[in-house]
Amino acid sequence: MLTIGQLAAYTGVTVRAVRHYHQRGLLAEPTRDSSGYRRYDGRAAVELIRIKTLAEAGVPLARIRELLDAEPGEFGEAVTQIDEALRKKIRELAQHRRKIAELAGGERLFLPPEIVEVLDELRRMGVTERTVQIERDAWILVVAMSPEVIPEWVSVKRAALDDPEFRRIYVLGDQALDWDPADPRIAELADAMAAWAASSREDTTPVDENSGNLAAVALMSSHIVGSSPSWQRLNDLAQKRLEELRDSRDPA
Amino acid sequence: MLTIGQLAAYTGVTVRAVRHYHQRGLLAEPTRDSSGYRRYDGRAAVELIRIKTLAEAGVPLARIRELLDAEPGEFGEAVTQIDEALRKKIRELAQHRRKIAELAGGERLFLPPEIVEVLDELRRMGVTERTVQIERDAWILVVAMSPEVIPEWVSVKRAALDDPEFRRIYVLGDQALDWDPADPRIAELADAMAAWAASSREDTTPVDENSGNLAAVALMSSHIVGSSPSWQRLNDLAQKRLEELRDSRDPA
DNA sequence: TTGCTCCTCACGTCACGTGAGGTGGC
DNA sequence: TTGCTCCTCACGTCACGTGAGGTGGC
Repeated sequence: MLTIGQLAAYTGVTVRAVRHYHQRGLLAEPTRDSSGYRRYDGRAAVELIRIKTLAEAGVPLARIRELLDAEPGEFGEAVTQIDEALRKKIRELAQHRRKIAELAGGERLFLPPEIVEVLDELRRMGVTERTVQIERDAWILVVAMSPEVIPEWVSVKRAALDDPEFRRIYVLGDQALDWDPADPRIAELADAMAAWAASSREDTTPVDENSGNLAAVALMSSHIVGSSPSWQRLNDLAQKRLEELRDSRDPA
Repeated sequence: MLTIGQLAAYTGVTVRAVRHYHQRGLLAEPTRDSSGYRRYDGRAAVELIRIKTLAEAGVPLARIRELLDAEPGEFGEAVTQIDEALRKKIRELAQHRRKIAELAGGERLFLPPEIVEVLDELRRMGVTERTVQIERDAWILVVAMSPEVIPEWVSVKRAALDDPEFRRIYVLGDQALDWDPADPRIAELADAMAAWAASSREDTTPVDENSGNLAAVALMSSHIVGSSPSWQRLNDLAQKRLEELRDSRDPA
């Protein structure tokens, strides 16, 4: 007859696990010898390996007892389910392998592909990584808060990126991160931004159709503006200039 | 800015998990708004997805912080390790699938293949499943207690199974399970067993070379003998008869 | 006699889950 | 005002791991 240690070694589980299975009522307590030691026979080993096989496959201990006591038909059904769960787990792990591999690299992990493409386009324009990341973080906020506006926002952004003047302004804006807030080029750039905004107003859909949009617009711009003092100044000046342009066009 | 619920929804983790990561120092606590609510920016979302990706890959939370703070080289090395661990896990799960599939069926799960073959040979001889299982459980005890004797025992068993007389005796022994302990055929069978044992003694290696063996022999026979009253009687008679045979051959 | 195995509590671990009791935003 | 979200404790869960303190077998 086997001691608990021999049983554990044979079946490849720990002694503690065997005791645990006794406690949970999974494995019947065997008879004791004169010293109070548990003594096991071959049938206990067979049963324990069954328990181990199911437990390792991820079956909760609470379900294993009923499974082992089930009819062959019911048992076979359960085995099919367990196998399906294992296959699912394997697929998930394969997926995790892919995601881990992407960890070092890009934002495919964080954003929908159409936005990733917009960011890649910015990189092709020569925009520095710091600005791309500010833009990326802004998109993350918008996707998280108002995912429904994404298709429209992306198409507006794409249209803008088709305009050479917008591209020129964007690249300059990127470089402005290094400028002193008092740099005269900032005022110049602000004028160009305001002019572009005023002209493009006509042929792009207004984005402030609902309050969700408004909040998202406010959020995104505050995020971007908050990234640097020179951008803050740039925004203030452009805003002022845009109002002047409006007033001159539509006098109250 | 995102609330904890929006952040959780965006990254696909639970709100509780986000708080847990704060507690563990994995994710920096963000600023609070006027109501004491946590408010997150895009960078927090990026960081949380990194944490989630590593955590789902099985990296202990205690290691994730140091990993994310590590140099690119060190990080890449760790990623390689994690990927290897994931591949190992996948292999294990595939192995579990195979074992689960065998659960309903045979003893390949419980015994080394050479013993499985011996059991299959018994079945081909027409031995009933109840006896095969008694034999199987006996082998399990021996493998668990004295794995070193297995090669020799298997070869002795195989040699015996090559002898038609042994096969005849074994099949009768199987049928004896149904006999009354007083059945006259039991004495007859016991004589045949003793005769076979006496004759085979000469050309098979003695199995009692050491105490480990002796214990295993005692164990195996007591297990088998204890399986039924008719076998008990069979064994008693055969033992007595064997002694008589010995005494008549080697008189003291 | 020493070292190894066995015994029974019983607390610890890991990554959160789940109320408990209370407050803020729409 | 109601329902949903947020807040902080703090205990619960799952499958054991890990001593703590003691005894039996070789």
